[in-house]
Amino acid sequence: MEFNETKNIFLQIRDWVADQILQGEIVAGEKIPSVRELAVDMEVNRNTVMRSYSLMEEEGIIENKRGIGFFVVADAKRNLLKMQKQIFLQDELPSILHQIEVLKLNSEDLQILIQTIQSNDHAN
Amino acid sequence: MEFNETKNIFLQIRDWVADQILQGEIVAGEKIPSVRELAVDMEVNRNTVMRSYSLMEEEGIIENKRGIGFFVVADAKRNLLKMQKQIFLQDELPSILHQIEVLKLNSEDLQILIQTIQSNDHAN
DNA sequence: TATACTGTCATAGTGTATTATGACACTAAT
DNA sequence: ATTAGTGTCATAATACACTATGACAGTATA
Repeated sequence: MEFNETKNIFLQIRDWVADQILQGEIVAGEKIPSVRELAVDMEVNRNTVMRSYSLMEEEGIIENKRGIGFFVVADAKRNLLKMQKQIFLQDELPSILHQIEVLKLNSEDLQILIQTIQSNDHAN
Repeated sequence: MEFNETKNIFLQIRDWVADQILQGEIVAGEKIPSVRELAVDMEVNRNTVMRSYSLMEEEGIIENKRGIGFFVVADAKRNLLKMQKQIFLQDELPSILHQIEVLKLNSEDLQILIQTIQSNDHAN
């Protein structure tokens, strides 16, 4: 996997798994890749994946079954949506707004952004 | 100063100075705070500020006068605008779009964002 | 029972951001 | 000439993310 240099790897792995859940590619109750398997896939150390999974376990989106592996919690998707939404609106959005103001980005520059938002208006 | 835990301090200091220039609070030709002074102000080590300034010197937005200090380059603002715009549109926007899609954020959730963009349409 | 999976823990090593200090050369002002 | 302010370089220490391995207990399956 291609990792961003500015963000910790174990956080990016968490984000990747969270994305899989939000996009419905991993369903509630389903088993996620084993620590060792994902480590090989992502060319990363076991301990790093372990750290991501431990974090997600604390967040209550996956749970462990001894000797078997990690599984997606029942309402993981709903909880994730709520968590991520709040993080985005409270922590990330202010910085985005600030940049748009300072760089004087207009509707033309951000055409795609506006389109993306509007396409969510008509999607239930 | 309050630093974000997820981003390197020397990069946040660079961003802060760049912001001052973009907002016109530091003008071309003007002297910026000395390495030692800013270090005390921000409660950070000299070397960390030095690293930020070295980076900005490489980026061509400030220049050094021996024994005196660092000064804002003539067309620093124009260059910064171009640089930051490109970074935002190419590196940050894709991730923002992805989150909006996954979290299904609509015009209501992002009301402030749309207003901010539109207020830039009428500003020359 | 043996084998091959699971997660987990412990230990050690590497790289890098940050801090803490000291020393030096250059410039401006008294 | 002295003093105080600039940047700059070198060194050492700390903290932490990541890697590399080995070992162990629980589980499933042949």
